[in-house]
Amino acid sequence: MASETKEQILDVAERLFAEDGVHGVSLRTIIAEAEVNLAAVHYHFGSKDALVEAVFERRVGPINEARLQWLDRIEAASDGPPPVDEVLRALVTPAIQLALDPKRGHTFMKICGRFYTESGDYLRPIFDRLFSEIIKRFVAAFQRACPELPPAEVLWRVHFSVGVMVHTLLDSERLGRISGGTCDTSDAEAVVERMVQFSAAGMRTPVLKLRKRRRDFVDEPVGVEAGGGA
Amino acid sequence: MASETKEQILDVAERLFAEDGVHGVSLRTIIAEAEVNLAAVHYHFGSKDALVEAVFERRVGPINEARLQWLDRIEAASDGPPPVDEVLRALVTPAIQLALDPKRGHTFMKICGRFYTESGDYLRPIFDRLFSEIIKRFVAAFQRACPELPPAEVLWRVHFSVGVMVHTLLDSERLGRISGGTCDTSDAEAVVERMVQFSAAGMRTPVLKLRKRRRDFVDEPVGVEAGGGA
DNA sequence: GTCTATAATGAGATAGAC
DNA sequence: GTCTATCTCATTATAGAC
Repeated sequence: MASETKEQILDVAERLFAEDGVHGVSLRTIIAEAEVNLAAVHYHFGSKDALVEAVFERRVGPINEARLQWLDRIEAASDGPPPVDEVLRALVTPAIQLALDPKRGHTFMKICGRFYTESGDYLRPIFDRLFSEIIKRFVAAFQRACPELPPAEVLWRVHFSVGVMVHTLLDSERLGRISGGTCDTSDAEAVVERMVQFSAAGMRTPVLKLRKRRRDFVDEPVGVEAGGGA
Repeated sequence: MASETKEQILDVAERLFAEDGVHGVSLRTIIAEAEVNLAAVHYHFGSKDALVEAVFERRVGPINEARLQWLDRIEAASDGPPPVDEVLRALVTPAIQLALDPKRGHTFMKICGRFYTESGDYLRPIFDRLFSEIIKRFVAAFQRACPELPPAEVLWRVHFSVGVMVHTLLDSERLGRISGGTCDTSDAEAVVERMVQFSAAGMRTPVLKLRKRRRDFVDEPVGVEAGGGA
């Protein structure tokens, strides 16, 4: 089904998109590294947009399927509401899991993060198609896992947890750099556990009343003129 | 110091970069909306890259200054190590604060998030210049605020907290959409408090031993072939 | 400082031979 | 399915008049 060159294009495109973003990579850069012809891209995919979609869908499709299966397993295994850390694992692990494969390295991590952060523009319809089911299912699961929280609060915290995940997918190599190597970003399972413990603690924390409006908050808003110019 | 057209260019460029990313916006789109001449961009900034840098620096400079001042205040106010939630507020609030200004709306939020997530490529040197001081100071503050944690663990959790912040900056409007309006993303102070409470709980949670390697983790890695094709 | 005009390049897409 | 050659268009950047 999948021709040699088609896979080659997908592999190279994925890697380059991960590095520089979708807009930052031209088809010509891709074909040069993939050592295929420019026309082959249009033959196999039709357009650059369709290639982008194919690149994302190749990864996100299986990952989201695995997430749903994992969630099914959790919900089948427990009578009452599932533990929040288990729901988090179902969400996070399939995405991190691929990184265990040393051949693929961190590439797919970054492409997932890119996909998420760049989906504001023309990628949004694709995103909605690929993720609407996931969002619905997991939001419901988190609502059940956190019955003591108001629904809107759960949404906020899921949002934060997704932020933890996306940022880790997208930008862990910066952490490796900053830490001078003391943070091991290559052990995906350990990464998952750290993320899950962090986010689970956030999900479980009781809702605190907002403090009265702080003086220092509105005191002196940051202005354009405050800093050094260009 | 700042001419009319120069400011106009910066304002429009910021808004468009926030929407579609740096690579997704051309100078022509900018000058069309800003109603200025193309040559004006090169006259005032020299190149598109320099414009990008100017756009980011105009916001990030003052924000990072405010962060450092806030951190100074906290550290001066407490004898021992500063409370971790206070350090988080110092990090998060100046970035969210600008969004209180109804005129600027959420634009600057997104530009900050864009800057962070897109800094993998040619923006990295700019990023390093603007953020190295911030990173150093805040990492040290968090280390002091969490003396019971190993230094590497603190770095991981700071990384996660930054993920919460960046994702909230970049993508809160998606939350508004998904929640059907029940999550109010316009009250910046409330947003900050939610973020701080979530991240502070994550920062404070004790380090758990990693569980023995889970069967379901390595059982069946997600493959390329598992999902539907393009 | 601002503008017109244009240079120089690179982009995505396509036609048509093989 | 693959390739060469080319089209068409948009891009950044610059030269030079005002």
